Amino acid sequence: MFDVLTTTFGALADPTRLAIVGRLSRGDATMGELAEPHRITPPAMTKHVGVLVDAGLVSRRRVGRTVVCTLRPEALSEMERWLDDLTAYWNSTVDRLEELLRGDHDGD
Amino acid sequence: MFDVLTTTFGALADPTRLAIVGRLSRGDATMGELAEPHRITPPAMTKHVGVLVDAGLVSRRRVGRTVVCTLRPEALSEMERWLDDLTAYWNSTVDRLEELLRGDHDGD
DNA sequence: CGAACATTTCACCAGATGGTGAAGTGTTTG
DNA sequence: CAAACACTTCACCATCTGGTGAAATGTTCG
Repeated sequence: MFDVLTTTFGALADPTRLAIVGRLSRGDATMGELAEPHRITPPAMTKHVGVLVDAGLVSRRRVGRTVVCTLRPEALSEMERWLDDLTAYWNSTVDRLEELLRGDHDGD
Repeated sequence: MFDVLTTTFGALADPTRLAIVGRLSRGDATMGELAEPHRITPPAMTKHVGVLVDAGLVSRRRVGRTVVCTLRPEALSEMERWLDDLTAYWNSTVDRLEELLRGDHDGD
């Protein structure tokens, strides 16, 4: 039921991958460029980007002998919708509570 | 640097915990009430809620012989800010691209 | 073609995570 | 006080995860 959502959250639950997404939001980058700011070996970077690709957050394409990564922020829409639903419910509850307090408050 | 963010994402990267948060957004609940819809033992539920508490998403308090959990959606604000920043950058990039295409397109 | 380069695949390891049953803690209640 | 209840803590296990070095793959270039 929450499958796609947990995959997205899982993909973002790592500082290296969060940094990758941040970097890609400023423009495409090759594996090498993505790895450069992190003390990490090529295989580790391949794995991290693989997780992001599996989550639908990033796409990869070969360009010459490099591999260029692109952000696909559409994959975040499910997450945004979930957040909106959650906070919507929350806000309506807060409103209801305030109403209640106006009508019947007995200090703290 | 992304410490709080990765903790939040990590806490939400599990279907059981996502369901707990969903349930709590509709109102407080005891451990037993939270466990009821999931085929899960009490110790497992204690662990899951512990993860959410550590991430600041939930607070726990003893009430009689039960433990009542409350959602603390303020803990999601960092995440919302990150999402907004990301999509803001993305949207501005899309705008710039569209401008570029208007001025200098050479088909595909 | 062969060397250099960019990345991936493979085999492996240490530690985190999600789960369990059994025993312990704190709280009503007969 | 003892039994029942609602959880938590503990010890443990299987699996997942992030990391590595070594070897393989695909691509450009002399």
